Amino acid sequence: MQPTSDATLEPTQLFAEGEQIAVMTALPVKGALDYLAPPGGVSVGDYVSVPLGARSVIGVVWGQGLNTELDRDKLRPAFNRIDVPPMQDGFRKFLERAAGYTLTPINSMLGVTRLPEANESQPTRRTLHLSGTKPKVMTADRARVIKALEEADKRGLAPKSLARRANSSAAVINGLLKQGVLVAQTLPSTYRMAKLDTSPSLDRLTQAQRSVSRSLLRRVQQGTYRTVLLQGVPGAGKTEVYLEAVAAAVGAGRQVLVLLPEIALTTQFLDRVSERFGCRPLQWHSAISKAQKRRVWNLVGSGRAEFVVGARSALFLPFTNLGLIVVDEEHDRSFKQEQSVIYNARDMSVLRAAMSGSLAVLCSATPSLESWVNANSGKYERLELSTRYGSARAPVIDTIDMRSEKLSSNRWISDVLAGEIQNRLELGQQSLLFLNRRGFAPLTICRACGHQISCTECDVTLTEHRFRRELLCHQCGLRMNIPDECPKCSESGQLAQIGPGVERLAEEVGGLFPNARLEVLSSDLSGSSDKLRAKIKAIAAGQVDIIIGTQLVAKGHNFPLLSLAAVIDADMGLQGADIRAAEHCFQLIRQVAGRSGRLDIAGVALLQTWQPEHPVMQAIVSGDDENFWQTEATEREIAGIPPFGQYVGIIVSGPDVESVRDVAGTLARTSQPLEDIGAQLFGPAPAPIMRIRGRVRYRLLIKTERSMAVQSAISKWLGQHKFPGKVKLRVDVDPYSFL
DNA sequence: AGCACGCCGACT
DNA sequence: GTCGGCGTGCTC
Repeated sequence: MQPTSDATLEPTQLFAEGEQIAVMTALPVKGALDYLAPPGGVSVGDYVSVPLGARSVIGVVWGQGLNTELDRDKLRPAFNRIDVPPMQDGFRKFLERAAGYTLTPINSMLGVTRLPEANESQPTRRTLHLSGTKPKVMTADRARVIKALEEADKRGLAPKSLARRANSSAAVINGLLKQGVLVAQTLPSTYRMAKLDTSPSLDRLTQAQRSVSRSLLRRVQQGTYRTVLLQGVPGAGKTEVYLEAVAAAVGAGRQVLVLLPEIALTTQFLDRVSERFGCRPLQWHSAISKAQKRRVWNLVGSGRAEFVVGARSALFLPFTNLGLIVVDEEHDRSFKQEQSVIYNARDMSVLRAAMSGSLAVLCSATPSLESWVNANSGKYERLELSTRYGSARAPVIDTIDMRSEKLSSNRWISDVLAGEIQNRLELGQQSLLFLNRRGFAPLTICRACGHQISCTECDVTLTEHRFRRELLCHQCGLRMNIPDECPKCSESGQLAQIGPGVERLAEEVGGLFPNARLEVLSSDLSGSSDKLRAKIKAIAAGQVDIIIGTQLVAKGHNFPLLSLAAVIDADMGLQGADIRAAEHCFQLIRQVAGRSGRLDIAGVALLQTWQPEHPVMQAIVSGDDENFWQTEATEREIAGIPPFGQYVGIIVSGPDVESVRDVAGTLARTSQPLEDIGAQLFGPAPAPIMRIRGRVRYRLLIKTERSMAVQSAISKWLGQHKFPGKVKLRVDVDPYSFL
């Protein structure tokens, strides 16, 4: 394999003490600030601590200091270099490209990478050794400590493990240290990384898996950039296939990153990795500790980490020799970061792979239309895995026409579905009911005055969460106790809950099947991820009969006893102005349906719908997925919308309508730079949810052809104005949410 | 982001 | 007459 890597061949630029350097910080200060190189000198990419006003902040040496307008005597010297692996050239360029594409200031982009702490240095480990001198007074405790050290090898023992082995205490050990019987040694800690077993194990795979795996291995061995769409029906064993590619890349000395939606980072997945490699990979996600983060970051940056599994932010780890990036469940919308810095981890993975000469593998049973189109046009290579694993068969998918079910109000489970659940109960099999709505009821209304209980900070109604005994705002998290009387007209006993959530569904199921064992899986009530993992484990072990869940259950958990997957409100995703509504609905339902029938049990998926003739429902039932994507692609192409055209959303927000409308209006009136590149500007219009967290929002939408000219035109456009500080502007390149 | 500077209301 | 509200601006 060619040693193509992020490391560049150009010599690293070294700056001697006192030379002018540009330092990039993660502060919202425009661009880099100039400093004088600290004692000892620094190189481009070094992390440094620098003075800023009265504070000290961390930054990265970005290059030579070029600011000539500044008086040289105003330059302050950087404090010191931080003893961590420096940022590689290729990584710095990737951040710049990512910032350029997403129209994010480079400072904010740098903030997405984890910056080291000011006092950070290579982690050390303190060990205790025998000095040879004997204690003045020998006690039983002291003898045990000495004996334990004599039995230990010459690397000594950490104070804690010495105390444990000698069945003694820190007091005894400290006493011996003070007397000079023991001596302490501090060395850089050597983290013993578990050795991955990367020997090929294609014989564990089925015929179909093996053939796809071989194609993937060839791509890995080429060691150059390429993007592959690995598409396969649910249950076809995509994971096993790409894990072989992981083994090959690691075996060839390259680093590997597997990105998963946060919620899919379960024990189940990690166990599968351990099973293949003999040990767990390094992990990176929001829940790991600060110490773990520091360790993983250092291992990645020093090139020692071979295989990292992480959520989307792992893409911004400082890999030095990346060879393979896998984006599993690539269609998953959680790869699109919407808070603070807006980026799509799937797209940025492809960019990073391209810039580091890596293979990018996008995996899904239901790819995003973007990836499907790219695979069709030949921009990506498509590898298909169409056979289900072992004896598993594809589920039979059917609709239940709710128009003929004539359900009484406050009932959501049709008789047909109830009958199917009953059958499963008798057979000792599991049923899954999917409803993409958290809580008990999304709306509480007063029957006396018609008042709808809404959030005070957002333009949405509050959702009742009965388990938690409160009303919750799903936009801002505002909570209030469930009132007895109407907050407006004070009439009591007149508040009615409208519409179902998973909790309400659980209530109905409990009434229908009082002896069944129920479990509700929902991101909010599961609370801690440990609790969620335990629940998933219990389900997999067959300790649950009926599973009721939100989106969370659509993710690739393996429930061997599950033979019925039902979508309670299949039409729910279809309304709304979202251009991806049909695609999203299709993916979600297809994923849910794929949960059922994994082992020898034939799976059934039922969709409760009010419009069984809808093309999306028809496509899902027919099983002709290609036809669905083709139709959807054609429609989008005709409309000139993504992925054929490009959208950029502009969200103007502020505390009052006047200033927001004013700014939005000014922008619309000065759109010449956009017209110059033939882009269309729509709006401004109040956002569908006009107020969130007390801020009024207006939206503008740019529609254009795909080209890099868009970004520079937008910069030019927005750069024309200086807006009042209280009004904020967010630019969302390739938006997914239009709320 | 912090922190200082700076210009208009309710208090010792 | 001051203390302090947070709007605006700067940090190499």
